[in-house]
This record gives sequence, C-alpha cells and structure tokens, in this order.
Amino acid sequence: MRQLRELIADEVLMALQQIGDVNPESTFSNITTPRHSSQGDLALPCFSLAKTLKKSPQEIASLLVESVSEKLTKLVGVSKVSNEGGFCNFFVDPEWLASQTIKPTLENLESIGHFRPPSSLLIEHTSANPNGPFHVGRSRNAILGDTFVRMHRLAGDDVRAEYYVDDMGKQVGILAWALDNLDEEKVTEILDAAEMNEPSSYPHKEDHRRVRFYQAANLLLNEEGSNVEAGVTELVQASEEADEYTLEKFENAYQPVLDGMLETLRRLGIEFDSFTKESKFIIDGTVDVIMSQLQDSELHGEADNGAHFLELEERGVQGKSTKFYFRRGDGSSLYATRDIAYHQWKWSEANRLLNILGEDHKLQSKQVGIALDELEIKNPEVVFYAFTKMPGGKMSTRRGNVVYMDDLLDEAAERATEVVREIRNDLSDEELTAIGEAVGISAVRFNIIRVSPEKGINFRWEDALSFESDSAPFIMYSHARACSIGRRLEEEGHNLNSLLSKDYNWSELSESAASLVKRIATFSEELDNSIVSQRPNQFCSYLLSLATDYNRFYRDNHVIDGDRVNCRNLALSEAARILISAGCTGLGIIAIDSM
RNA sequence: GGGCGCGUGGCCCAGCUGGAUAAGGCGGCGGCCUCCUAAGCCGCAGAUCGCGGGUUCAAAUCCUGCCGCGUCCGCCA
Repeated sequence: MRQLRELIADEVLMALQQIGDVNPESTFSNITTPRHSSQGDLALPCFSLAKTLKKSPQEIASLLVESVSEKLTKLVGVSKVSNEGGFCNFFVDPEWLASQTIKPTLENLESIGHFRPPSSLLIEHTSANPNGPFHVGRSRNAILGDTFVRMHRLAGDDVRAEYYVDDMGKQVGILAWALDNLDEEKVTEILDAAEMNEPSSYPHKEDHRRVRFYQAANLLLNEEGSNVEAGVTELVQASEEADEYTLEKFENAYQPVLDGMLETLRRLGIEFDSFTKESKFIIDGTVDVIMSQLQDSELHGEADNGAHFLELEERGVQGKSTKFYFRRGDGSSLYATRDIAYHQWKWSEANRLLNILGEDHKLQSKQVGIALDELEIKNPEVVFYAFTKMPGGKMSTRRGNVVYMDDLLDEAAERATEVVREIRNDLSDEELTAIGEAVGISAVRFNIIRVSPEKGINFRWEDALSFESDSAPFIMYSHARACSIGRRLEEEGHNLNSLLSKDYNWSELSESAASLVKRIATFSEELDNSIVSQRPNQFCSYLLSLATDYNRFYRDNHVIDGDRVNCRNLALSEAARILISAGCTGLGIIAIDSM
C-alpha cells in the first residue's frame, strides 16, 4: 500500500538508523503486506537485524515501535503501530485513506491505473500461420498478448499491437498449392479416406473452408511417392526469393483465411494496430544485409554445402546441435533469419518490444537473441507460455485434433444465455443473447489468463466454460450490481453527479467498507506489479478480490435507505464500480451494466 | 542423452525477488432473500506444498539428487 508506505517511510528510516541499522533503506525495502488484516496493512520484518544488533527480532520490533509509535500515530493516516513475532505492524486509518483515494477515483477517470511514467511499446502477439481457423491451442497467445496490450494501456502506456504475418514458407505454400491443384470434391475424398472429414459449423467462412484444402494437401504430402512435395517445394523456394507472382498467389491463398481468423479475434475483443509481412524483409534487402553481417561474427561457421551458422556452444546453448543456421546451402534465408531482420525493424518503431511466445519457441528465441547481440541490437522482452493440451494430446490444425475458437465461443455464449434465462424472466430474447455473448466471451478469456503463463492448461470444456466464483461472470456480476444502484437512483429522479459532488464524512466506516477502501487504494500498484512481473493472473486475482470486497460492502452498506440516499456509500460504490469496469477493460472482460 | 519449464487438499488454482496461522474456487456439509440483482454473503470439513538431502534465525519459495509430466535440441515455420 504505497499511500501508507510513503507516509511512514521517513520516520521508520530514522528510527532504524537510531537503533543502529547501518543500511536502513535496505531493511525498509523488505516491508511487506501481511497475510492477515489483524497484522496491519504493512509489516516490517526485523529478523535480518538480529545478528548485527545482537538483539532478538522481537526486541528490535518492540524498540522500533517504541521510537516511532508516538510520532506516527499523531500523523493523520496512521491508526496504529504495533509489533508481533518480530514484525513491526503498521495500520492505516481507513478514513484517511478514503479521503485520499475515493474522490480522485471519481473525478480523474482518465488517470485510473496510472502509477509511473508511461512508456511506449510494441507488443507482438498471435502471429499465427494463416492456414486455418483460430483454435483453442493458439488462443492462449492471442488472449495473453491482448491482455498485456490492455493492461499496459490501462497503466497509461502507448501501445502498438502488432501481428507478424507469415506470408511465405511451407505452411502457406501448402495452402496455395492445395487451392491451385485440388477442388472441393477431391478434398472431401481425401479427408473421408483419412476419417478427417468432420462437418464444420462455419462451412462458408473462408478459414473453415480453406483449412480442409490445407489438411488434404498435408495428407497427400505424407503419401509415398507423391509429387506434391516437389510442387510445394517449388512454390516455397520462389516465395523465399521474393518472387512477386508467387507472393501474390500466396496472399490470395491466405488473406481470406487471415480475415476469418481476425473476425474470430475481433469477437474476442482482440484487434491489431499493424500487420507486418515476413516477406517485407526479403524484398527490402535487410535479410541479405543481416546474413552478411552475421558472417563477420566470431561465432560464424560454414558447412560443407555452403550453409552458414553461428556456433552457440560457448554462449550457453546445449543439446544435440548447438549450431544456429541462418543461411541455407543455396543461399536462401531461414525463418529465424527473417526474425532477426524483423526485430531490427521493430526497434525503429518503438522504445520497448514485448513478444508473446509459446514455450516451444524458447530455444529459437535464445538463438535469435544471441544473433541480435552479435549485431549489437537490443533483445526484446519476451513472455513465454506453456501449451494448452487436449485430452487426446497437442492440438494441431494439420491433424484436425482441434477445438475451433468459433465453436468454443458459440458454446460459451449459448450456455451463458441459458443461465441468464433461468435467472431473468424480465428480459427479451435479444437482451438475453447479448448478455450471454458478453458473459461467454469474458469467461473464456478469463479462464485462460487466470492461470500463470508458465503453467500448462489441460483443455476441458467444463473448465473453459466455467461461470463459477473464480471467474469473469463473478466480477461482471459485482459490476452489474453497482450499476443497478445508479440506475435506480436515476429512475427515482436523482442526479448522480450532484449526489457525488458532496463532501463526505468518512468517519466510522464499517469493516467491510474499510476493506473496500483499502482494496480500491491498491488498484494501480497491483496493476503495475502484474505488468512488471509479466503475470496477468496477478491482476485477475486482484480484480476478483475487489469484486468480493464489493459484494461484502454491498451486503451491509446500503446506498438507498427508503427515500434517503447515503451519499458516502454511493461514492464508495461508484468508485468500486469505476475501478471494476476499468479493470475489466484491462483484462478484456466486458463489464455490462445488467446481467 | 542434454537444455528449459512445471509438480500445492478429491478436482482447478494463488503464493515462488526466503519471513508470522499456505489464499481462493469447484465438489461435500450447514446457515442467510418482508432489505439497492442470492451469478451473492457467512460458517464447517478437507494440505506429509512430488520424494530425499543441503543452505538459513526462518524454506512451498534458494541449492542439489531422484521420480513424474510438458517442451525443445530441423540447412521447418
């Protein structure tokens, strides 16, 4: 709690110095938030001082309290200082905290979430091969990436969301080949034979339609003695030489697929500011420059057939192969080489770079990082996330072992609509559907970001669609409750702004109201912590706590009491409502006002 | 074989830059709607923090060995 910390810092530092601490700053930096509210709002562990001061931690804590207590408790804002078990415990005065935080929250809507000077950054996420519909396995990247975009924006940063389009190479080549050489009938025949001809719920959406061509071509590719391989290879080679005709053919093949994927993403609330094509760096020649620069590296080596690599063993890369190839024997570049050029270009576009990558890209990312070092180009910040597994194993577009996001969202919206229908009998079908859509989508997003990125997710329908307490609908429900208060006041002819413009008396806050005030006060620092530690799940937890605290407040602090309005409780409720709503925006949850 | 990551109540999951009684949720049991939305609130039961060593005043957290799971080790993307 930064408000309390700032308030007590000077006194505590002085007291630490007095009792003989030679590095009070360092001791003070250990101050933490206690687990239990009975232990105050901040606690300073005194154990590290025991040795140098030759006193027990308990004794030290007690000395500190003695020296600091009188002055601090005279300060407006500190209600109590005590010590227990070697900790020094500081208690904030909730009335003071409320006077510091509630009004600013109500009045400075545009600065909600701001905690530190803003930065400008480019976040690259999703960047999935445009070869088929967006599926659940790919969605963790998109949802996580978009959440970072949103959280940074909430914190005041200038963010550009970027999609790197793989518009060349094998994946798109296979798709282009298939569209050229197969027809619907043939595709159906091939998929039937492999028992992969599953009916699509979106047969006319291009990503769903074309993925069948892609899957069929992959099946042909694996057949003995097929000439498909040769055809695809020819295309791929042409694309890597930036052959205009081929690249256009590729674009015609993938663009409708990409559009379909983006449509799905848009339904999830995910949009991009810019798209950069991989071929750009072949066409503009930077890949060639990079390759020749890398040949000057002391790590550079050349294989028998003329392929070039960096030997990374001395840079900590271990395994069967420690070589990083950046140029094939025929002189052409590889995906990773283009990625280096892409990073060089990205640094010309932003001050900070953040990449969202699956854990399968860890080695690749390390190799690119070392190559960037060799070229004296800064490394980007990277967030890795673990895979989403299906009960049958890894999801794969190629093998058809997938759950498409379009289907998951339909199911989510449908189930949510049924839940609303059971609860609300005063709404039209249209309203029910709208709420169901918002709830379903929010729930799906939340169930992915609520778990720490490095932990694997086992996809289960019932988990992905969970509407239980640890979920987006729970948060949305608190928000809707808060909205209903304002709505009712306005229906009764009140003007909310004039009710809120009064000066409140914050004395004698109930326990639940005080808890809510404290929770509200830590919004920005919780957001910032979550961003800095690259764990959106932390902000998820915070928002769940805020919603829980609001629900408790709601239980025993009424705003409307007969024909009287408690303006102070209204101010608290509105501040909470505003922050829940802002938090939802930051996580991609749709904060509807009725549900 | 090697690298990286993960392993917390029956299930999901937080805590992991060491600190006080390991936080929530689901499921189970029991309470609360003459009162602003009960998708809520309150209580009870349930944890050898994968296993073994070590460092420390203090270990779920750091180190190390083992076991299990994931992922990577392509002149693929």
